[in-house]
Amino acid sequence: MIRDQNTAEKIMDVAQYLVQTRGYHAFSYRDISEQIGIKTASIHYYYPTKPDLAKALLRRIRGMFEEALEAIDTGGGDAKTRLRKFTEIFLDTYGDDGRLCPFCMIATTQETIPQDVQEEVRSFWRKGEEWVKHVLEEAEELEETVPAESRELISRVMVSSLEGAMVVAKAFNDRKRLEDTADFMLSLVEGGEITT
Amino acid sequence: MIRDQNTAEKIMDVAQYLVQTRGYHAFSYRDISEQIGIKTASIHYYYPTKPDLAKALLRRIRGMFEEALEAIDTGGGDAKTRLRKFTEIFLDTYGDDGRLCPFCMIATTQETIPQDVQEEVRSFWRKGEEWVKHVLEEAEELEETVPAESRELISRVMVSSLEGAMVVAKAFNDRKRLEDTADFMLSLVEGGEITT
DNA sequence: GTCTATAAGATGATAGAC
DNA sequence: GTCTATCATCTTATAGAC
Repeated sequence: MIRDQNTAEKIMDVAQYLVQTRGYHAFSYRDISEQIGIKTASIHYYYPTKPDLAKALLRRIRGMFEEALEAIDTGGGDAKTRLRKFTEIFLDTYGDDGRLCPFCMIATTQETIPQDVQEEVRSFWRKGEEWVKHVLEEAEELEETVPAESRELISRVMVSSLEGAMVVAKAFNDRKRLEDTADFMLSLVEGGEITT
Repeated sequence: MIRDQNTAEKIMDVAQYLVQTRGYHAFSYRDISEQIGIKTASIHYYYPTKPDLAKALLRRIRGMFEEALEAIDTGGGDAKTRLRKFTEIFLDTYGDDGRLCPFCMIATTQETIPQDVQEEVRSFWRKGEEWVKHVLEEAEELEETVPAESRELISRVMVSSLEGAMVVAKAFNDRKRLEDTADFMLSLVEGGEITT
């Protein structure tokens, strides 16, 4: 993890943390400037407007997300293992200090931000859902437990339930709630029987 | 639905809509004042501070929520029917215009608001989870499909997955995503087999 | 109860010097 | 690239008249 190479990335790191813990409208350029020791004008040099900053932020995270998914694919393993690694991305995001999903944070306030930023959110979730669906499709061992008609729905529920679980876990300051939800969703695919 | 009787309620109605569609930090006393034709000072007369307004808002909704649960209990019906009505509370909240859950909205930005407001959020979710768990416990017909050890977990997943589904549905402007998630969660209890 | 007036501070953003 | 200086606006909130 090499970080803080340049100012632009420092800004994004701090902004990302603030988005995840406070939300888009609950942090300011001033908050960022104080934390990294520069003036707000300097932040505007890199990110002229706040939506610019948000968009760059989401793009970066989405890129890291897609890299993580590729790494899972490259790493091999059965569907069970790969899906577990998928849920671990959300657990890692949550971390020890209850960082929520940046896309979820932006989505809750989407009516207040430009279209292109909203599109970043949809792209993220589309990618996650598609990836899960493909894993379900490719896994021969799941043919009986997860019927073809249910795969898209399951992939959607898996993603959105993780998002919801993060928010609730945060409210209760209880990471285990997120872990339990992840385990439950995995159990549906692994051992359970989907009849819908 | 008799509404807008007094100013205090008018304020809460507008504030609730704004919280649900924009988020706590993305609306101001000014927004409210413009929509109902009074000055911001008048709002402060009823709700001295913004957290006061948020707390009153959440208390009211939580009260309505608990009344809705009681109405379901009074109405009778089997577990399947009652749980379906439970999910319909979330669907009704979402409505036609993508209103998110006020508690979810506050939870995402909880680090920026006072403890007593945060507690309102937890109380809401605790109540919902407890209610679902009791329905699962009381339903003899579910004894085999939902083992006792899974009931608490299922009730938690049911609530948090609905919360997450609302956010994602909003991002895609697709109410059906929420409906599908509700159906899926119900199918787990109704016909599926929980093995966790 | 609702208003006017006002305060003190924060906000995103820009111009221009260095 | 980073700074100082400044802007116009918005924000929550209060005091006091009506």
